[in-house]
Amino acid sequence: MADADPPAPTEPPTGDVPRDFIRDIVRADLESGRESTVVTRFPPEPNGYLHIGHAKSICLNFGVAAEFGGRCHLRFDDTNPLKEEQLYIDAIEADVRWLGFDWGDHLHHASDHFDLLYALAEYLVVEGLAYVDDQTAGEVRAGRGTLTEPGKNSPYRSRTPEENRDLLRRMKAGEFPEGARVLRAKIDMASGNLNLRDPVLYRILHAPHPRTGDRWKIYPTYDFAHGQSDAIERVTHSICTMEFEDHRPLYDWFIERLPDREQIVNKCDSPLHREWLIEHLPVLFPNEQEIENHKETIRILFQGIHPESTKTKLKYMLEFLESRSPTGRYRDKDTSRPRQYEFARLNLGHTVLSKRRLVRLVEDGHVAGWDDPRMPTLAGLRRRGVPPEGVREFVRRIGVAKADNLVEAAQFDAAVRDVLNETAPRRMAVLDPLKVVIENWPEGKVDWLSAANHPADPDRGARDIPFGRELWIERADFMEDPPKKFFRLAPGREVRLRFAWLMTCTGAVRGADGEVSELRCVIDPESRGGAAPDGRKVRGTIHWVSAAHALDAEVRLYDRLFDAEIPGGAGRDWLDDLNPESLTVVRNAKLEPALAGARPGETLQFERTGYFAPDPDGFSDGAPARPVFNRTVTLRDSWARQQGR
RNA sequence: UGGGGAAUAGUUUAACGGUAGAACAGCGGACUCUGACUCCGUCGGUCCUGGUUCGAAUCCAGGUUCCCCAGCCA
Repeated sequence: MADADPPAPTEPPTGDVPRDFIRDIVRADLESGRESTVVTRFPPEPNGYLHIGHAKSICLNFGVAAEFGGRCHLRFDDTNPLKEEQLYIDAIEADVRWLGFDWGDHLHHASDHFDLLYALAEYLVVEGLAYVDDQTAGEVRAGRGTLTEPGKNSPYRSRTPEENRDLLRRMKAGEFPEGARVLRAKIDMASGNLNLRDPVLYRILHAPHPRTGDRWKIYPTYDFAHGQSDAIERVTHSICTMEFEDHRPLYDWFIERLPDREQIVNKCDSPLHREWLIEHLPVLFPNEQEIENHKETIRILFQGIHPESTKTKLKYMLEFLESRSPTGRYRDKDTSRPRQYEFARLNLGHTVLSKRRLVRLVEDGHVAGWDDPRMPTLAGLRRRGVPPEGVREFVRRIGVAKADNLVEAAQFDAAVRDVLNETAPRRMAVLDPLKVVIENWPEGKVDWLSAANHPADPDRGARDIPFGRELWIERADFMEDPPKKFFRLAPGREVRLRFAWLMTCTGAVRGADGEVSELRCVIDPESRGGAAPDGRKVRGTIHWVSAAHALDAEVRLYDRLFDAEIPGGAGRDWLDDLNPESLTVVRNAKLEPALAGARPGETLQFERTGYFAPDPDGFSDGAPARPVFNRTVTLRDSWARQQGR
C-alpha cells in the first residue's frame, strides 16, 4: 500500500451543533441529573480498515462527547484473535486521528480487561448464572431452536457451580482442545429473542492474540465483553448500530448482574464467593507492585478470619482496592450504568461498505489496495484528496436516525466540494492539451502574470505564472463549428486567457490525421491582466499553461466504483455492477510550474476542472519524481450537464 | 409461523398536539476573469383505513411495506 503518513490532526468539528435523537437523550440525561458527564466510545474490531460508514459512528461518538463536555474512548474490541492484527490497530488509530479526533488518555482494548472479564465470568459461575457446555457447535446450534420454535436446554445446564468453576479453570488453563467446551450464560432457551437462548460467553481458541500473545486459551465473546468493558470504563452512552438492538436485553442482563460492592460484602459468608474474591484479588488490584507492597495486608485480611468480622474487613479491603484501582473497581449501585442506544448505519450509493465485499475488491484486484482512491475507506478517501473536514461535513449533513437509509453519492460529493471550495488553492492545469501559438507574441519572450490563489480571499496571496508564445489549452475549449451558447474558442472568436490576455483565434492547423493539431491566435496587447481596454464583454474565460514552462504529469481521473446505485441490486451479481471506467489515466497533462511544490496531504483546485491531490506515487523516497495527481471530485459543470441532455 | 425495529418531497432529515421546514438533487433566472462560487425564484412530502381532539406527521386501533435476528463473528 503506497500510503504517505497521514497529515497532522485537524481542528475538532465546529459549526452548527446537530440535533438528533441521540443528542436529545444525552441532553435529557444531563439535565435530569441521571448522568453528570457523558462518556462514549468508538469500538472497532481491528480486523479491517475504517470506511465512511465508520466515520458516521466516529463523528457521532466523538462529536457528542465534545459537544457535551465529556470524553470519548477509542476501544478496540479485540476479542477474536483469529481475525485481528496489529496492522489494523495501527491503521485505525491513524484514521481516527486523521478524521480529527483525539481520545486523550483513553485508548482501551477489550483485551486490557481480559483478567477482570474472566473474574466476572467466574462470578457468574459462582452465582449459578453460567455453565460450561460440552456440546459440539452443531449440537449447540441444533439446541437453539429456530426463529419460531423454542430451543432445548443443554444436558449440561444443571452442573453445580463447583463443577462449572473447575471446568472453566481448566478451559482457561488450556486443557481442552478448541471447540470442546464453551461457557454459556443461563438465561432462557425459549426466549423469542435468540440472543437470550443461553449465549456463549467464552470459547476455547488456541490462537495467539496481537496484544496478549499466547497467555489466553479462552476468549470472551462480543456479547459478554462489550457491555462489561463499557461498565469497566464507565461509559455512559454506548452508541451502536441497529443490528445490535436485540442484543440490548443481553447487554442489560450482564450489567445488572455485575456485582456491586454491597452485593459482594453481603455474599462473602458463602465459601464460594469468598474464594472467588480472594482468587481474583490481583485483578481487582492490577498493579503488581501494589500487590507486592500489600501482600501482608492481604494475607492477614483473608487468613482464618472469624466469620463475624469478615464483612467489616472485606468492606475495608474493597474500599482500599477501589481507591487504587480506578479501572478494576466494581460498580456502585447508585452510580450510573452504561446504556446502549442504536442508530441506523450508513448506506451510500454506488459503492459497497460491507467488510466482506471490500475485502473481495482488494483481494481480487478490482482495486489497487485498501487505499485505492476509489475505495470508500478513510485511507482511500484520504489518498483521493478528500479532506477530513469534508468527511465530517458529509456526516453532519446526513444526520442520525433509526430508519434504513441510502444516501446519494451526490450528497457526499457536494459536501466535499463545499469544503474544498473554501480551502483549496487554485492552480491551472491542462488535462487534454491542444497547442496554441500566439502569432503576435515574440519568440522567446516571457512575461510573468500574477494569479490569485483564491478568488474570494486576497489574503491567500498570489503566485506569478509565466506566459510565452506557445501555450497549452484544453482541447474541449475549442470547437471549429460551435453550437449555440458555446462561448469558448472557435475560429474568429475571442476568449479571455485566465489572468492574462484576451485572445482571438485566427486559424486551426490540421495534422496528418485530419484532427486539429494546433491553433493560431493573436492577443490584444492592451488587455494584460484580462481586462478589455474598451470595456467590451468577453464571455468566455479559459485556463492555459505556458508550453515552455509546463510540467508533464500523470493525472488519474476517478469515477464511481459501481455503475449501479445499489451494487448487486435486483438479483444481479454485485461485481457485474463494477464501473469499467472508474479510473481513467491521463499521461500527458500539463501543469503550471507552481504545482511542482504540491505534496500529498493537500488538495488543490485545477481551475474549471476539479479538485486534485498529489499522489504518493509521484514521489520516490519523499522526493518529487514525475508528478501524479488524483482527481478528488469534479467541479459542478452545468455546461456539460446541459450538453448531455 | 417467533422476537426486535422503521415508515415525512427524488434522497437524507427536522417539526416532541398548534403555519410540515432544511440540506442535497432537479428546473428557471441574476451575477461572474473558473459555464465554478454566490444570490434569487421554483417544482415537490406526512404508508393506508378508521378513531380521539377545536386542532393529528405527532395520541389510539387495525392494516400494509421494508429492515435485522437461528456464529463458539463483531
